[in-house]
Amino acid sequence: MHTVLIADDHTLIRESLRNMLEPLDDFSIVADVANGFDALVAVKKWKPSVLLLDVAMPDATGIEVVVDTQRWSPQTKIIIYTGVTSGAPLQQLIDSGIHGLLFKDSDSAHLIKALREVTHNHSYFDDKLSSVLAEQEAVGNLTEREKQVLSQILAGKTNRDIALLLNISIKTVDNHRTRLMNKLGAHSVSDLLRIAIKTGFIHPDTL
Amino acid sequence: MHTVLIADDHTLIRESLRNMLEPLDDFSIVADVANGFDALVAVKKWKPSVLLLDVAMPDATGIEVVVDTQRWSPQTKIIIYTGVTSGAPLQQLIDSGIHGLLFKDSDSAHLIKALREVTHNHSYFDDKLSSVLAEQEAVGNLTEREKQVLSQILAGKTNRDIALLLNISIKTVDNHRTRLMNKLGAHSVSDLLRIAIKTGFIHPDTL
DNA sequence: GCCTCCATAGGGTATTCACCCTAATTGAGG
DNA sequence: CCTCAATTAGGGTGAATACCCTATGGAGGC
Repeated sequence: MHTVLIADDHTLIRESLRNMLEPLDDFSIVADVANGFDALVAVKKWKPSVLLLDVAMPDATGIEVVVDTQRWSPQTKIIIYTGVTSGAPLQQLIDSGIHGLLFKDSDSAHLIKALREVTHNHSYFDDKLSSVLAEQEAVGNLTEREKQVLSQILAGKTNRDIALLLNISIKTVDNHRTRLMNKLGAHSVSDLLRIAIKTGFIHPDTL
Repeated sequence: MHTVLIADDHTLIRESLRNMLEPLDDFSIVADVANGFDALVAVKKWKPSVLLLDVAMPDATGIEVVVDTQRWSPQTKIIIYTGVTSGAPLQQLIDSGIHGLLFKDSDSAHLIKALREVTHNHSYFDDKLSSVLAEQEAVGNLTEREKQVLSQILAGKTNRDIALLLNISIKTVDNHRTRLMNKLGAHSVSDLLRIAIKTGFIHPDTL
């Protein structure tokens, strides 16, 4: 029998996670908490087999909870459960040595599979993660100039606009544009925007 | 002396709202709550001059809290405080007769101005609201076919792709494209994406 | 010194897009 | 029956973009 601690600041999600896991014979939920501070208290108290952790929570960030959990309860397997698909913060979490990662749009089957994998000392990472991190890396490989041009393309500027803004020739902008689209594997402005949002290059709210 | 009730599920935001308002001589915070249910209980108990309300909360949606507040405490002025800029839900809130609306990226000066305006029986709506609602209306005026074409453009398809998909000629797609861009006042795919996200036509996470 | 990467700029061509126009068909509503 | 909006399709033009290529100057690494 494995023990599970749920940490998510959304009551609705905590409840649906409970509903998913309670029918299972091999897992038992010891507690659910709504913020990072309570999560750490509960980890120290229960030392659960698995910590199901939302990254975005009040009082303590995901990475802080992960580090302290590893210190106080090293046997606890940590599964990150996130709605954010921005690459930058994800890379940090993965480097910190978590055991699994799920995106919030995955179904209960994937969640249960993740739980069983980590309790058997395997890791479980969402299939989408590799593509997110690949795109994250690709954006990181853009040169400064290419990033500047990308920003302007996303802002709806034409090559001529960008050339005037940066005081370079239209053909130079065209070259930067071609190279950055190759690097990102994009074939349209829509592709660029999708990648830019997924990787956290730009934030949807600032559009 | 006016009384203020704060309702927001994020502890951090509640605290920062408190910090903003406590130095003011003409306002006093009677309570802050973290969900819609507690908000209604507090409204009935305190009958505050102003309700500062986040739309996205557990247990009761913003519109429910607004309607019940108007029933149980009609003298209470309601200021909506939202991070969501999607037009559809906003229109419903405005129609329900709230007194003010702020987006979460506005600063404390605007918040204080909104409080003073509504307590003097004026209304206060964020400047961005009009553009959001205008774009919302524009998207609503698109025909079904135009919406289909818009979706495909946003997905990165070319006119040729869309023509094949919908079994119509490229010129027809071109016509739909031209008309929808006119209706939305867009001049680039980036403009389309920005409007589509702002109006809730597509959700950033599904990109 | 040599080599690589970056930014710069241009040639050339094919495709795509933006924006103007007309026009036939269809279906819903007055 | 007539009208209007929507959908369909096309003509035509100019701009913008995608993708191929070469080439030069400078900065940094070895």
